[in-house]
Amino acid sequence: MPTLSDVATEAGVSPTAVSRYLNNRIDLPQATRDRIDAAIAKLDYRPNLLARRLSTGKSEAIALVTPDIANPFFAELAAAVERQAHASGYSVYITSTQGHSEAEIRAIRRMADSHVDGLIMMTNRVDDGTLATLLSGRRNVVVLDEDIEGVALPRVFVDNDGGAYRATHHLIEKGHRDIALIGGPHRLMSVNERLSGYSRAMDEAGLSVRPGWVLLGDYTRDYGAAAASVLLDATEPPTAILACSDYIAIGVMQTVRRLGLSIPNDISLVGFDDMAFAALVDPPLTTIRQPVGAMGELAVKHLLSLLEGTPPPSETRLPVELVIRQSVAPPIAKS
Amino acid sequence: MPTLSDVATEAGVSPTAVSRYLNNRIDLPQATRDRIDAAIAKLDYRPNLLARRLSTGKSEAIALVTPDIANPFFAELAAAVERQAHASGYSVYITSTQGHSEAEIRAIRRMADSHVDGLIMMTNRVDDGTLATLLSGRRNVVVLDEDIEGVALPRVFVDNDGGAYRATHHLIEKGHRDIALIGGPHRLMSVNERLSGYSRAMDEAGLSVRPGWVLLGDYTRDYGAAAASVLLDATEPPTAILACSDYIAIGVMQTVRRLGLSIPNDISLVGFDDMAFAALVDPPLTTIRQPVGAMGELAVKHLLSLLEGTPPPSETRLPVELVIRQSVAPPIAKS
DNA sequence: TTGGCTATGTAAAGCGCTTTACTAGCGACA
DNA sequence: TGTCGCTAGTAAAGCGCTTTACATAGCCAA
Repeated sequence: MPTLSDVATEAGVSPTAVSRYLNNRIDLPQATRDRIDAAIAKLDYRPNLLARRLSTGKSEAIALVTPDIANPFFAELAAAVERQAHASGYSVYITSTQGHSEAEIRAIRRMADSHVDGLIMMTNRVDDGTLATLLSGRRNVVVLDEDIEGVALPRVFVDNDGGAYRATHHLIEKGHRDIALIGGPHRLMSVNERLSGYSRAMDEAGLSVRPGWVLLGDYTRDYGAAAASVLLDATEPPTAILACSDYIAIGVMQTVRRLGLSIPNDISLVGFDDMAFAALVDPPLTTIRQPVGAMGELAVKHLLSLLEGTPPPSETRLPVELVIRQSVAPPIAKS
Repeated sequence: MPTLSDVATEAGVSPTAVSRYLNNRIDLPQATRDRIDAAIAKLDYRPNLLARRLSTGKSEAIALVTPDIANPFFAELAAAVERQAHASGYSVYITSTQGHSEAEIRAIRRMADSHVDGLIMMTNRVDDGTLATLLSGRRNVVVLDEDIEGVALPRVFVDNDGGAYRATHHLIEKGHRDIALIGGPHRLMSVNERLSGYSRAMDEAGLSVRPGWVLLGDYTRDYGAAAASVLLDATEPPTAILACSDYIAIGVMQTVRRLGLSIPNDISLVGFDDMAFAALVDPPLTTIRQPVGAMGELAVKHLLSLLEGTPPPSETRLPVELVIRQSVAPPIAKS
């Protein structure tokens, strides 16, 4: 690999001149510029980014920490982040932690080790304080999608409360009064907020939230299936379920099918996320759409302005949208 | 950030000693070791990887170039690669190219610029020779999933031919004789091979492949929908369709529904890939499962042995599997 | 003729680490 | 007593780049 010095020798100037020329830090006469350009072309020189980074301390790259890249929601988010970052001339390194705390820590460490200029952090766990202490005080991190409590970093979230409110309201409008909620992990911000939106809608309609009808566990298909079993095996099952993620909704569908029931005739179902498959399942799922593209874009924009020293808003809430498909119908009249 | 020298000063030894100690290149008496360890702990020292890389030329990291991280197939592959690489102590940097040639080139350049030790390369395009020349001669690249022609690198593929053969055979067994194929881009390796498996199965059964029943375009839902329209609007439509990807199959389903027909009653359908949603659609899709986990693992293993100087097999074919669900039934008897 | 200014560069240090020599001191052995 | 070999290190160069501070030549004005 040719180095800067090789180019300098070839062009008959000093390495300094070449370096400064390449970084637009010097005005050279046309003749010299031509000689340098020719030398670069001849040797097929490309600067060693490692060396440049070591020297400047900047990397023109950001890291994206995601809990599970195989999850379409995070995968789409990652794609959006890449798009936006590239548009701004930054590279993105994606890391997938599988929700393991040590993997998250390792990723943060790597960033701190000046690999990258900044970090977009996503997690799907309730932090026990480890992440918070590791991240506190950093001026180059943006938190996306799910909160890390107790840390003063710019955050980009969606309107979880409003989404759940709208979903619940939609069910109520259709005539449902017996509405259950299946959510993700207890104490996770998105879960709390979706639960509160649900409760608010119920309250406003004068409906009571039955304790046994709020099931909190995991944002997974398996948990959705299990929770639906509990709900539907009861003597007085709900007529509608608000699933706090499309994964959960899929699990619910499985159970409903297993019990020989049908959606939306026997039970109505609303999801959350609008993952790509939501439109493809049977029946197509009515769900709350998260603006994945905008989330990714905004996270990058905020991170970059953070890096430039202009603090972005400390918290941004993106609106969600109710996408009506075919998993909701009026309840069967009670016998 | 504390440096190696800081640690050395603190411990009362030379930087050399600390460096060699940290890299197990020296035997020190317990007392010295303790002093160094204490200094490291006290200063919360962590080595600057950038500097180490610059110095050693090694990075303990590999890159994964994927066409589209938002595609569940590639996302799962990426997850598998990460898992295996981490198990071997390597970091993974994922880049998503969106099928753009320049993005692929940029990614390769970045790797070549000694960012990472090696590269797992995936593409979804037919290379025009650019990638081939860029990659030729490299001893640290493995090609995964789809071929890049004219370049002598270790390759990890699945048995595309066998998969299509088995899918077609399954349809024939069920009584179908009028079987169409909808495939991805013309000239792409996987497409060629799947087409050949299909043709072979048809031949062996004494069935003819009608030219108008082989539609090659894109591995997308839109193309699947469009191709299905062409097929089903004809006066003599096929009774079964082999879709060369699950995305295509989804498109076919859309069209079938739009025409007021039903799967598998009016038309049978087999997909390819077994993406996560294949089991969730209506009806659950019979498809060919690709061993995504094994593909990712093997690619990493081969890359690492390449890096160690032991050349892996030049080409590995992984077996695929027919997953029978509910999108295939015997054809309706012709009137 | 001198002084100063501009144009056109260059020398050298430094980023934080690794690695290849090399050495001081000590005990043992012939 | 000399020297061999071992222990416990160290000095210094180098990875490829950036950057600060300085240098030289030419030219013009006073």
